[in-house]
Amino acid sequence: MPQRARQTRKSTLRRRAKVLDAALRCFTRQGLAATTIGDIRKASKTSIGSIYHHFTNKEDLAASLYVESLERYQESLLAKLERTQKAERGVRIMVEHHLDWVAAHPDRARFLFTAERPPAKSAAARALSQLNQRFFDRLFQWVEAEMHAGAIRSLPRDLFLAIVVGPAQNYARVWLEGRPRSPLNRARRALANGAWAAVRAGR
Amino acid sequence: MPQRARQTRKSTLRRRAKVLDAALRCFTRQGLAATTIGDIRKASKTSIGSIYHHFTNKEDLAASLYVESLERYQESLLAKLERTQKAERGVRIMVEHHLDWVAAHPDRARFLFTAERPPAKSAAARALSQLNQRFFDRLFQWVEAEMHAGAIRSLPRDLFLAIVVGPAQNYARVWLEGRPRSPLNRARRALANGAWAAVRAGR
Amino acid sequence: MPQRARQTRKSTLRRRAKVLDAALRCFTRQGLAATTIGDIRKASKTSIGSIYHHFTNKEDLAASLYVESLERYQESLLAKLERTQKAERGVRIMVEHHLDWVAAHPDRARFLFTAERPPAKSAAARALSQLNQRFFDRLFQWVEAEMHAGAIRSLPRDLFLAIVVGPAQNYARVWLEGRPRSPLNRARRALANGAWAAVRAGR
Amino acid sequence: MPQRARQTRKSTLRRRAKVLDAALRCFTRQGLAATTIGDIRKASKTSIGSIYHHFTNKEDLAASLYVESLERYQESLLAKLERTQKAERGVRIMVEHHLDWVAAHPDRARFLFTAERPPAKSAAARALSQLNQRFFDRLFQWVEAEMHAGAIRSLPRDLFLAIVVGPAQNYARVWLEGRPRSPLNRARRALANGAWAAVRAGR
DNA sequence: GATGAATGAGCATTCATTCAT
DNA sequence: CATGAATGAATGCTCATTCAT
Repeated sequence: MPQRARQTRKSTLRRRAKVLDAALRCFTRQGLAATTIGDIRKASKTSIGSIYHHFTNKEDLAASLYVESLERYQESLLAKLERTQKAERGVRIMVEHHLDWVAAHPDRARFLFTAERPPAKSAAARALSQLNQRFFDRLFQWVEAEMHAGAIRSLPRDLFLAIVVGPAQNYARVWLEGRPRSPLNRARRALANGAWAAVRAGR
Repeated sequence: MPQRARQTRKSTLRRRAKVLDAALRCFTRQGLAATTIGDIRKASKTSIGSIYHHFTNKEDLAASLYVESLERYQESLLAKLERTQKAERGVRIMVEHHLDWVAAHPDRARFLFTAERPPAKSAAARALSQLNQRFFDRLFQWVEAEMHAGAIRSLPRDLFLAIVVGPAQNYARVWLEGRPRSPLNRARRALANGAWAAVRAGR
Repeated sequence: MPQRARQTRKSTLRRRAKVLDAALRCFTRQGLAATTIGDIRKASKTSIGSIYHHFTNKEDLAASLYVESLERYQESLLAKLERTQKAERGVRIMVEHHLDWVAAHPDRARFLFTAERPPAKSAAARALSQLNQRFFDRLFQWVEAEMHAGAIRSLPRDLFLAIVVGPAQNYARVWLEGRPRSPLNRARRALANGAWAAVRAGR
Repeated sequence: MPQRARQTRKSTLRRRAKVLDAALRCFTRQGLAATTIGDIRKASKTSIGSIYHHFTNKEDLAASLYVESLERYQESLLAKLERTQKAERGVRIMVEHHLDWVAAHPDRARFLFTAERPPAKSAAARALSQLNQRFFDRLFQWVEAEMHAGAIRSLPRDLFLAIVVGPAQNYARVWLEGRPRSPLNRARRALANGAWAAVRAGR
């Protein structure tokens, strides 16, 4: 019987994931607001009832997708970053990883860029806030160590992030819209150079 | 007769502008998708019919607001920029003007950041494309002159913009969402410094 | 001044006729219910205000067109019929004229076939009723003379009309819908033959 | 389980039929164009959503009613006709059945007479075309046998139908409009006589 | 857990009609 | 007489959500 329970749990997860995948595809094609539960039902080959069994409502579904996608981005960045000791390498990683991740997961990236943040005070907003909290803590543990060490210019957290990641975000957004862009490799180099020039300590 | 004609045109324009203003207020409060024509009617103190007399549909209304807002941003930047000869001053203007304009017109800025671009191939999309064309032409006439003069690092247009404006956009977006930020003056200085460090012709 | 008055009346009539013509074209293309005042405005190259100056409302416009068209049909039939003395010739004229008139004025015919009769008790309904009254009186003056003379089988008015004109109406309706039909000449002969066989007196 | 499935299907059909019945009542009272979905909802004691669950839109609903009604008329005629061997009896049946069916189902008849045919190329138009095809094939199998046997004058299909059914249609239309008519029995006799006189093989 | 019929509030949009100029 | 901006009631339809099976 545990056997059966495990199987059931597994298939439950599968169904849930199937719905989330289908939702992402729909959001990409038509936008969040324009996607109906009916669309997701078709795309996921499930039933309306089943979708509502796994998510309390459409908002919850979107929020789940948001949180899950953001988590994947954050985890993959931290994994790379925390393997590095050198300041310049770390800064470059932040830029390059942003571009690489967007290029590798354009749908998730578009969704993260586009989706309205879950409304304040919702359960999802709390989950999100907690997620971000942990992410920033770990990220700035690394960054601020380098600042203390004198390798990186001392800056408030928000300004540091704006300077390092802002350009990559700008590039990525436009790229996701399908407008013409410089090739990715050129961008990786130029934006990483810029970021490092902007935040490295000293004259 | 010309008197009358002028008055009529004028009041027509007034009505149109009244609707656009009301729409912006609604979009700010509730978001584009959540704003109904009924909301705009109430806020503009007109009638449904009158709104549809001036705009073919909700999408057209939103697109008009988008194009008009973008134009204001672009014009105000170019006006400042083209008054400057010095490379560093110009780059700093791009950053600072972004922050200042967003701070001065938070509703329009939020709308520009949030609204989905008008769907490709719509009349609005064409107007938009033309607008951007002219803007970039004028902007890069200034920028590329400085690049040729050896004051600014030679970079493709999109990467230059990403590096200079990306950080300000990142800061502004978060600020508009109401999340805590470093004070504006601190940001103006730090982001302008960063931009200049990143694009000035290297030693 | 009479000169001017006459001219004014004339141009008034022209405008009125222009609107009626445009309306007929619209009704043909899109059907009565689907035609809007705006459509008629475009097609007639006038203004909404002008249309409402000449007709009290949409219903009045349609009713005017109905009455006017019906009158043309009736007059043209009576003109031919009253020139004839012979029973068989007259019956054949009723059939043939129906087919010929529909073929010559397909739009008006379609409109007469399709339009809902003006609602009972409206002014238009009274005008219509009077028109029909006169038409039937004149028509059956001729018909009943032949019945009394023993050339045509004695029948109630409605049944006589049904027998003589019903087949032509059936043919015409289908023809107007664009469905395939026997050629007009074949139909003229066959339906006139049938009508005469059906109503001529005696075995 | 089959039990349950059958019940569900059954109640689904019931709901569908309930809506169609209510629609017919509304169309009779107010006309197709003037009937709103809200009217049908009230008359059928269902919900808007349920109506749209069973029919894609108002047009589809009307088309379904049209096709179903036409089918009933056609089936009932063929059932009577194919039981007969004699030419005259068959022709009289066509006339009399038309009058009887209209008298027995005035609402359906009015709807069939009044409704615009489903727009060409719609799914409904195809269903309709197929229905008519089968009907005419069976009908003229009977008719043309009599023509070959020399009992009925040889005529193209459309003209034969116009001659036989046209008068009954004319009578029925006027009767349905509520205008004064000769009594039904008188009409049955007279129109059947006329039809037979018009199509029986000549002396 | 899965299914899909049922619900009805809510919305964009249309359109006849009015009326000031 | 002509014009077209303004009005707002009315309507078809969508869609998230519920719930019986």
